Amino acid sequence: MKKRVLISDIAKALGISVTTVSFILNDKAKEKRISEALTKRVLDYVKKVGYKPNQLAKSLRTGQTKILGLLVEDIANPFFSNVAKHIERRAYEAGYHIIYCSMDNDESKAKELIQLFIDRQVDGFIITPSEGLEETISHIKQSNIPLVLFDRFVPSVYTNYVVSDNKHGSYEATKHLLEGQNKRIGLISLYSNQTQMRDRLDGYMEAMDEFRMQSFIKKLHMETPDEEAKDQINEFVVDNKLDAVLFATNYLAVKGLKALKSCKVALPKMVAFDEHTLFKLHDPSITVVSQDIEQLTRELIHTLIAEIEGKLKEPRQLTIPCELIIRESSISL
Amino acid sequence: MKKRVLISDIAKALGISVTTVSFILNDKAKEKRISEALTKRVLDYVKKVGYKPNQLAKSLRTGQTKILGLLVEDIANPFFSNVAKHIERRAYEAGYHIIYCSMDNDESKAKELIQLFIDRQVDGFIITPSEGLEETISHIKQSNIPLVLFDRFVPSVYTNYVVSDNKHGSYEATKHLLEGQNKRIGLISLYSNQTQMRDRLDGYMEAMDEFRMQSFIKKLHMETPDEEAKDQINEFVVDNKLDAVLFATNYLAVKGLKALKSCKVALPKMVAFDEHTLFKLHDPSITVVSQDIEQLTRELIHTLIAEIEGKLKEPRQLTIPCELIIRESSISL
DNA sequence: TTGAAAGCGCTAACAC
DNA sequence: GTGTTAGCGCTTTCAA
Repeated sequence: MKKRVLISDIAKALGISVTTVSFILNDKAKEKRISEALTKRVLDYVKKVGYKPNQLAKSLRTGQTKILGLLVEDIANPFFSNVAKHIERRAYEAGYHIIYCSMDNDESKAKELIQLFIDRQVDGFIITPSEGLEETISHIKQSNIPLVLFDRFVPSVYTNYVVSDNKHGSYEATKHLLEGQNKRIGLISLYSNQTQMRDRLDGYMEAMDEFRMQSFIKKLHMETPDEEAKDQINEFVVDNKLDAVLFATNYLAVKGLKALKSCKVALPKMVAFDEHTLFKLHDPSITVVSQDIEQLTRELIHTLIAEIEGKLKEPRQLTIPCELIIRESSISL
Repeated sequence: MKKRVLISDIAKALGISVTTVSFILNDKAKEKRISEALTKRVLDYVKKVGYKPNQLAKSLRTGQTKILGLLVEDIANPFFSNVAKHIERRAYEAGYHIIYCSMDNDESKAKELIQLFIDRQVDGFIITPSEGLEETISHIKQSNIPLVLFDRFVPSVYTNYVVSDNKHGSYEATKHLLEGQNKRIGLISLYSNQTQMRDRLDGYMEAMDEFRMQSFIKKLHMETPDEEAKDQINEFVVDNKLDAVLFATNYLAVKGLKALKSCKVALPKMVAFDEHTLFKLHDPSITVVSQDIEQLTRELIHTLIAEIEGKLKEPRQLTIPCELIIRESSISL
């Protein structure tokens, strides 16, 4: 294991001072009017010996870690793991690294994790705020740590966020079902005050009201065991004689499919929120309201980096359109 | 934003030296025979003011970052995102954080990433080595950076790894198909020298040989566009009049399903490697060789931390059994 | 038992 | 243009 070469080794070898080397390495050569020749000599030597600055020392000195903290609800959910993948790539392109974790809807774990990330001096946070995190988010905001909320936001905290236009997506999906001559359309959602859930409910309601149809809403608890959720879903669909169902999340739709298959009724028409590998392949393939992950993550990273670089005067609050992807599950054959 | 309190602030406030505070904070109180009373006084004060040591300074001094680098093939693959979730939780429990990225089968990206992580002084690596990474892995090993390979290993480098018993899993799956009276059983795999792929091939062969059956093997390129892969799979299955197919990965099976559905032949019997949300729900549900993610990740983190703490004399090379989960796709109705 | 002080490797204010 | 040097906040050796 060869010894790490230090900036002082370079200075010594080239008979110049560390400052000069440091300036050159940090692209301050012309600003400090260091000669082209010397600059080149240093750069060449650096490349030759393969010098890499010690990031820790650099961070300690500058206060910048070039690390971003990503906290998602559940990294194993295909929506979030896809998002994570895009975020990681974009962050990497901008010279940042991602340290992540799943909060698993555990409020105290989430708080602890955020504190841990603050202690690690991440340069910024990307968070899908789960219930009960208002204060913590507010605390980050007050600490002036750059922050972008994602997928949902916290109305009480005026900060950056990038979310999908859930309400309109939900409205379109519901309208699509209504226009397919379905009368009895149910919504299966969660007991949750999160903005994305509320917006999806609003969109559904708006469409139902517009068509003067009675709404049927079933909410489940996040923690409901699968078996029980199954029974509740079946009961909801069968007892209300629903023609169609809108699922507020991809995993609710997955649960719904499992449930409805187990009882031998005909599958109602259905639409799910968020893509899932399953949906394209399922028979019938499942119509979805798809979030634009490319655009969401692009704006997300862009906003966060702008904030880190102090280029943001005001919080940036973006709402990205969703796309309704019509497949077999929502149309009459 | 209140100013961070430093260790020196504590020392000053309590009228003692930084050394003493540091010793107490690092659980060296009794070792250094510091009085209980003082210890308590310091700890209480620390809690009161909410002091958190600066991890950067600590890391710079000790050389330990408490950060682990996780490099997986593709974080968006449900197998890997599941693994990532478990790893993150276990690392967190052991006081470590995870910095991750997807290598996306891009050799140069992978190399760069590994170098970047080394520069960041991660305490250890967890890597699913993709093709062409032998030297880089060997370089990590030679640099004495703790390392555990995962999912597959690099035969030329004698280092820790935790993998599934792919060969036996594949053997069992094939045998299961053979015992179901299928004669013409094909394997769909990848052009790849990775150990897990080789082992899956070996297991298939062994079973086929044992039953004196002719083997049918189709390999695809990772980069083959979906449309083309589809055609190739259909052709392979139809032309060879296969009764059954073993897919060497979950995403190959997903491609296979898409392909076979598009042409109107009856679905052959099938088994896939690795779980996928899709498989349980698909009609027919898909039989899989499932890797034991709980155990794999437990051993993984355990091994890595043992190595970091210098408790490992010899590389630990573990092979964890797979489980064949029989569903509808492989049995006659 | 406790304290003083040397550094970990780097940046940048200040001096020349 | 380039060099000297004081820290960033912490751990740990050595001395008392």
